[in-house]
Amino acid sequence: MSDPIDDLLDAAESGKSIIKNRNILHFTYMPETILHRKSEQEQVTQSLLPILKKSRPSNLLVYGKPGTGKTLVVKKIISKIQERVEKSNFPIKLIYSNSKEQTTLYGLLVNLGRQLGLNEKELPSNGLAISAVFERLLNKIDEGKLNAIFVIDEIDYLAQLVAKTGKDILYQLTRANERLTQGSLTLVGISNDLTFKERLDPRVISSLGEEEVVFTNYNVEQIKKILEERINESFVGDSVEEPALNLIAALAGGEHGDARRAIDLLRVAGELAERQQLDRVTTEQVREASQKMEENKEEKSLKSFPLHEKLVLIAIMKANGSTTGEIYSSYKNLCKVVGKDELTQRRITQMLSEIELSGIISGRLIHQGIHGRTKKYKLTISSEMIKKTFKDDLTLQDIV
DNA sequence: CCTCCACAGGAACTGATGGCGT
DNA sequence: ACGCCATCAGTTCCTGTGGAGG
Repeated sequence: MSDPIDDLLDAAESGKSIIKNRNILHFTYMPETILHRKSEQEQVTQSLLPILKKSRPSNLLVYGKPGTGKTLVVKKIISKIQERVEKSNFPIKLIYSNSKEQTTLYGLLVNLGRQLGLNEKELPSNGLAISAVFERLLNKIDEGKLNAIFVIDEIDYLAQLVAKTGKDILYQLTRANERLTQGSLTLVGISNDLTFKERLDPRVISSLGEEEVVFTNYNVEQIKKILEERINESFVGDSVEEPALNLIAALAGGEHGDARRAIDLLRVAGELAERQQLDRVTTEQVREASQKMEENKEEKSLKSFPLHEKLVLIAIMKANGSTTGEIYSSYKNLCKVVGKDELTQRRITQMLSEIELSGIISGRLIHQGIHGRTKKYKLTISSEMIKKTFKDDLTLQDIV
């Protein structure tokens, strides 16, 4: 009797492969020839040029929609410059952080600090005052005579956090050099939102926006070109059909030219074709890939919800297209069944808006005259998906 | 034309957690 | 030991509102 796992492994090993080089099918892989960002690259390089002359460059702001390669270009150029100045006495340190991945201002600062080489002991991950954390960062830079370049991705999120807490960390970051005697700090902000600058403190704008580079969107033609180059490099000749290529470009490039999504789609479609032992990728696999990626995303976010949000989701599922009030009483019942204390309606309204943000449900405000104002929610995913995902959750399996 | 429903959603607060400086 | 700062999940209290039905 053969082991099914072994069978799979055998098949994968002996089966024909239409993908030559998988690395090229990742967005993060950007070979010289494949990058279509000549003028943007030049602009970024020029802004950072002073480093080669051992002086601090101006702060830089980079704009562009998702999947335009902003982050990649910035990182690539900085590390190139880093190589050049390695041996000189002006070593630079690249610090990258994505504000979106950090929920709090504190978290972001700690993240930056960790990359500067501050350990848990020198910089605990909670308990400190913001100003104390900031102080430690600057000290580290000064003591180490570091020339740090902070690359802050999705800096609009940081701006939001700053606005919420009333701290002017952005201002302090842009002016940090006035407090540094031996090191220096350069700020490179990356933002998806071209209008975000208008919401900033004018003092921050003047120092942060010293230089600006805008990454334009890719159009469908350019996306196709990028895909073609990747296909040439990574697939066995002629294994992606023309219509399939067009479909990928249309699916991913349609709205605002997201090259990342296009390349992901190409990779997943290629892998699917290979798994099905096909020698060509057709539109069929592209559609499948697109659907699979969608489902993966849904399942992942469903699993990551805390218990009460899951209960709320089940409540919505039980009565699809219902008002907040109905959802709430349905939720209260579920709480009784699983033996958990119920939360207030206010909290549930808030959860509903949070879930709505994640795209799992959609809500519509309706006014029913004398019957008041409410919001009707419905699932944007299939209820099977929810049942499937929650089935292995011990507390929930009885009620789904 | 006014009333009044059934919530939306803002603001301020609480209590727990964890670590600082004094 | 004690007050202070930041964060998180949740609560309390609140003001606001489009339009059916009188």
